[in-house]
Amino acid sequence: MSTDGSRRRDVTVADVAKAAKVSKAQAARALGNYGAVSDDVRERVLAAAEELEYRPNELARSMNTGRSNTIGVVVGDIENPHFGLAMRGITDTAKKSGYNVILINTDEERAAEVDAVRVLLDKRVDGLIVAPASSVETSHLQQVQDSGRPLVLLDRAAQGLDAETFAVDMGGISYESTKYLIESGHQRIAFVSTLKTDRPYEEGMVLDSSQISDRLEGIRRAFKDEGLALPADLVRLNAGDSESVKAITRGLLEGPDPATAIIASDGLIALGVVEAIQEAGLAIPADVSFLMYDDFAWTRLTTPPLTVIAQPVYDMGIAAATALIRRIEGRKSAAPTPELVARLIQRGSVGAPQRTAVRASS
Amino acid sequence: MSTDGSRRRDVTVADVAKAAKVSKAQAARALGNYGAVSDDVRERVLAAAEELEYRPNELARSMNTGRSNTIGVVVGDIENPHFGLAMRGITDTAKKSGYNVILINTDEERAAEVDAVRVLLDKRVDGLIVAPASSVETSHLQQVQDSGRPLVLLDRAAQGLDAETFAVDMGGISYESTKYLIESGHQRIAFVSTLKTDRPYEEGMVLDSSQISDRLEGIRRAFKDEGLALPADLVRLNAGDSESVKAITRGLLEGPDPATAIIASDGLIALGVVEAIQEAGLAIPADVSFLMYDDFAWTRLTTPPLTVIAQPVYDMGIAAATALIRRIEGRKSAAPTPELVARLIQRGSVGAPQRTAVRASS
DNA sequence: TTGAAAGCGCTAACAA
DNA sequence: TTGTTAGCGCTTTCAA
Repeated sequence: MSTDGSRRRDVTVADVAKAAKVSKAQAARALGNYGAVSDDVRERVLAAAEELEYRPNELARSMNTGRSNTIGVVVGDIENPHFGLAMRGITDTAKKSGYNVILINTDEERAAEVDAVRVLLDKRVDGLIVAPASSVETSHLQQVQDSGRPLVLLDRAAQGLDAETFAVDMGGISYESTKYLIESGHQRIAFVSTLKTDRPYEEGMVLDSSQISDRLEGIRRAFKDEGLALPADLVRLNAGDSESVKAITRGLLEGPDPATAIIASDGLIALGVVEAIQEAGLAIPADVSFLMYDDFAWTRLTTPPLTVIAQPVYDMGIAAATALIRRIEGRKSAAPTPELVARLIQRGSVGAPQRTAVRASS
Repeated sequence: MSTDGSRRRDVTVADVAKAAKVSKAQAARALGNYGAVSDDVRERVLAAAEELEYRPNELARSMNTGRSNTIGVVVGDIENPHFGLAMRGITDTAKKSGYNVILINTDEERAAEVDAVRVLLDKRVDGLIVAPASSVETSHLQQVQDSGRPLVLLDRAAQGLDAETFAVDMGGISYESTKYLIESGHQRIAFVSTLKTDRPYEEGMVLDSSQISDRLEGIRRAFKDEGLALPADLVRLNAGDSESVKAITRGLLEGPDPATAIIASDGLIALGVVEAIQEAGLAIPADVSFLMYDDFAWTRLTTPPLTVIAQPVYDMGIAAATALIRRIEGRKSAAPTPELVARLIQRGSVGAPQRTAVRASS
């Protein structure tokens, strides 16, 4: 009934207590649903609360319980549907257990991530889920662990941290899919990723991302099985916006010994690569084969539909949130962590190369 | 240096004050950067804080400042790249002004939205951005206004609320694009949307979503300009998952007087519609024309590339967050709100219908 | 510029 | 089952 526009002082337990003619403590107990309260008191308090439109101040509550019922999530790019889906898994799970989610986007910048983690800790979140921008520089994550607050990793691993990590086995699926490409007759297989490095890729280079390291390792193993070496000249990192991806793709397709197959490291890369291929007037898979990570719905719409590596991203989100909440609440692992396996889905974008690949001399 | 794994008691201003040999108040002032503090004291306090690895408790801070530096965002589906992009705009803007974002997903359920809003209010967020699931039932949003906390609407309007709304003029762009379809020779134009209703669409029906109402109104106007009526039998609401969209699409394409053009209300719908068209062995635009809302990158990859209605979603996010923060900080409108206009991008999915549309008799 | 002390709105001993 | 009384960690009077 009190629709007086102005920002009136919030009504507190004290107000409710007075209205219900009970002590503050009793009112708080009835309102907070704890302790012992007689039916009579409970009723009066609840009625008064309703009447006064009382709303608990969760900040105050958190202050003395030490629990905020909030978890922090730090990802590189929420605009990327990959994380969008994972986020959905996280929020769905969190909501079920009564948790809220504070989301921070880092743009894959480590500095932003360090900041994000600090802010969330200061806000006293009950736990953190982070998709680390770097798998190597992890001191800020170490600090989270030191603070005693539960931490769980999503999508990527981090060195020297014994945090639970929810990601698929990239090495395995990468090996499998490269094998498939090789068996289809390819040897000039390119790999394009956004991973930022200070210099072009070369054999044996230490990478900042466990994901990419593992994938390259898988590719390398597949080649090795055939007695071949990974074509390092076709590994292209530092792909940024759409234009740079397209430029890289054009570069891959030109020259005396072009790539006959391209693996796109994520959906954004894929968009640029496919567009560049189309713009170059080349056909998939007749002129060049294509394989990408993440099974987005649109990959079935192109002509031909694209062969993809499906990752259970939504499930990863669920698993990460479930594990985190379990740790927060101090429960033991109930169900064993579900397997998070990636699958190669063969559609139409991989075929035999037109001309047999020439063994590169260098 | 204190890397003792266990969750040690947090260090507080009191601890820092003691270490720096000053009063709690002075320590707090130095740490919180307010009030008057001598250089000497500031130095000692900061040094002590560093030494003890002091971190402020933002909850406590928020408690007595009444500001949490947090804004709440309520959307229907974060998995949808439409909202993913808007979210990006919001978080980017929030971060610049020192705000964090609590995200709640409602799955487009009003009950969940009511809940979400309440939770955020209880958590004492400084302001709210919501994309209302319903443009009609808005009492919970009215309550936000009553509470005095700033509220801004995203993507959709809400009746009887004088909250600033950041959305494109759907009526205009819908009119324009329908006009384009009609001029291309279409009269059997279908419209497919997820909007949930309790019965099939019929002329004059009151819809829960301002977006959809406005779009249908635009379509209706375009038809009226030609002295024609909107083909109400081709307006299909309640499209849910991919399968239901495909079933609806098949229905649209069958029968004696099938649709010759289909407008997909969002990206998810579009995926199902296009897939169903392809599965039916029909060609776009030879057999059926296609138009969709949102210019996702993948729409350029299909054959033919799809004609779309581009919405400045990222900018909408920025504008909403900017306006909200302005209101929170009580500043006057600095720059006038930028225009948020949608554009029709003609690509290859609209053409002339094969056979002239027969005027439907019923 | 400083410090003592009083809150913010709640929960949590402790007695009664 | 109730009420009283301390806090939680910070900000904010108010005097000094």
